[in-house]
Amino acid sequence: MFLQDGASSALASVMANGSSKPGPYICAGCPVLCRAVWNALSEEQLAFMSSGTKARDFRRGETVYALGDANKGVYCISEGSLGVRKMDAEGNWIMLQLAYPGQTLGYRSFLRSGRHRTSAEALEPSTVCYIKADRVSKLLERDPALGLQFLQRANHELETIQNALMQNLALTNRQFFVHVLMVLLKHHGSENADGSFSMQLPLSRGDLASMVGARQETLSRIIKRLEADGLASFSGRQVHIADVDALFDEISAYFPAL
Amino acid sequence: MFLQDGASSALASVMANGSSKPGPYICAGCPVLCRAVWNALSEEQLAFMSSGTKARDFRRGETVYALGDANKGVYCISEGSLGVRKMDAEGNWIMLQLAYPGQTLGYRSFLRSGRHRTSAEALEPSTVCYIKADRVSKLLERDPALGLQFLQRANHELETIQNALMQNLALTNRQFFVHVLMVLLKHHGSENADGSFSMQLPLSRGDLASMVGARQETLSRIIKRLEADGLASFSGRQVHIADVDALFDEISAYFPAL
DNA sequence: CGCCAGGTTGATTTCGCTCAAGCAATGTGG
DNA sequence: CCACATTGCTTGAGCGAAATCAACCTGGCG
Repeated sequence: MFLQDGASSALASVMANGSSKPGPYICAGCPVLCRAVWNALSEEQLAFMSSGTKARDFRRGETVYALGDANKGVYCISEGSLGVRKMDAEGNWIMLQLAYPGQTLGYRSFLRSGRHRTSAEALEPSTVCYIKADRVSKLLERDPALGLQFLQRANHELETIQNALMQNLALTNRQFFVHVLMVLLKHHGSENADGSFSMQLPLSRGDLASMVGARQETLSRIIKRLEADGLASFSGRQVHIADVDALFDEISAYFPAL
Repeated sequence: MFLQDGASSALASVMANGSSKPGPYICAGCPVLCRAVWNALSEEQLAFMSSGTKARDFRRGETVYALGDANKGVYCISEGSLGVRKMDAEGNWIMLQLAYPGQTLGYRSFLRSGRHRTSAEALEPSTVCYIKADRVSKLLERDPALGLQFLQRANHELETIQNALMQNLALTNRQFFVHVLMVLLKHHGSENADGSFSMQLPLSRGDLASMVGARQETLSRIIKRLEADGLASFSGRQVHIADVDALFDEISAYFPAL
């Protein structure tokens, strides 16, 4: 699986989420624009884009786009979080990627002008803007800067994935799962008064297992061992981590700096 | 490891290499241009590019660029083949990618305007053109089409890697190695009169092992078992494959169509 | 001749998968 | 309200693939 974040540091990078209420923005004035690939656009370009864009709310578990659908545009996340899945050779659904506000999804099949090879669904109540393909095409044709932005974004993903692949070869499932936990903590966790962290997992055990590239049973055992080692406690989807640093020590050798 | 080719079919895709003698081309008139990302450029643009481009021959094993070097341009392969390596967390060199004429390397660190995070070396006597960064920058700024080409190329690599990652989870080392063999056969192998194939491996056992994501000992055992099963015979770097289809059967379930 | 890099082989252990079975929470229909 | 599935997760036993550690070839080379 591919986490968009680099390696997560222990405490430093684990920040409580800001609580930003969304307005009825479309592109121009969108509060997540600064984080998005579109922030190179001019006012006019944004206006042009807005005219082909619709925002929509999704309930938890609802599908944003499905494998096999023809691509007719790209999706920019405004609020919430999405999970991107792919089907493997045996027909299992693999959770590939988690996506957060500011990220644009579906541009891969857009570039290929083909069908979606992944599915995306809301992990929590989310707002997603849908930008029609013809707008994106025109913008890309006219503005080299936007293409460069996309290019750099794709490039970044490429490196992320390449790292993920190399780590997959080197890390044990347990280490990989700890990494996944750290990244989830960054987005979905909150710090308690005593310095410990709590989190409501946005994913089922099965999905977590698929992210680690392990079977559900194996993940269950990994969780049991983590609890036995006093590193975390799990109760359903509720996680409590007393000492984030201790957990991070498990993988610090592989994520030195960040 | 990431093979740029899709899954290799058995006989169909295994073609003898044409024996093209290279002239003193620079960009305009370059015989591999059609395969390269640059083929969208106009005559003038090519001329502009040529003026900042130098071709250079490399001996086998010679380094084209090294990890940690500052990026000052990109490399377009004219003849031969390169291997791209990366260092993993333990300091081992992992062979990540094989590159062939028409491919452009080093554009990742170019886009990031940073240092190379990989090294590239010639696997055989090779000719590589070096295109200065300022030329590429100017071309990208002026021509959205070139950016799109790069984008599509990056996109393709992204999907290749993502597939490789997913396969890595599902395939055994043996199956993965068979896949590597098929791809190598496509570029470095030749068909004999009796329909069997021969190939001189461009890589050491250690490099092959790292491509599969296995230890050298494991690869050695895999090779022994392939020989015991009558699927291939290895003698040093010389490989003989009597029945390519039989070998392909090992992995056909995972590479159905192509 | 000794040395060394590249490669092979053997013994042992670890890890994670498969195949079951079991369990708790949640529906669902009568 | 009960009998019965269904879903999500956990636990156990056995097994196979590959890692690890270690010894040992083998050909080239000073």
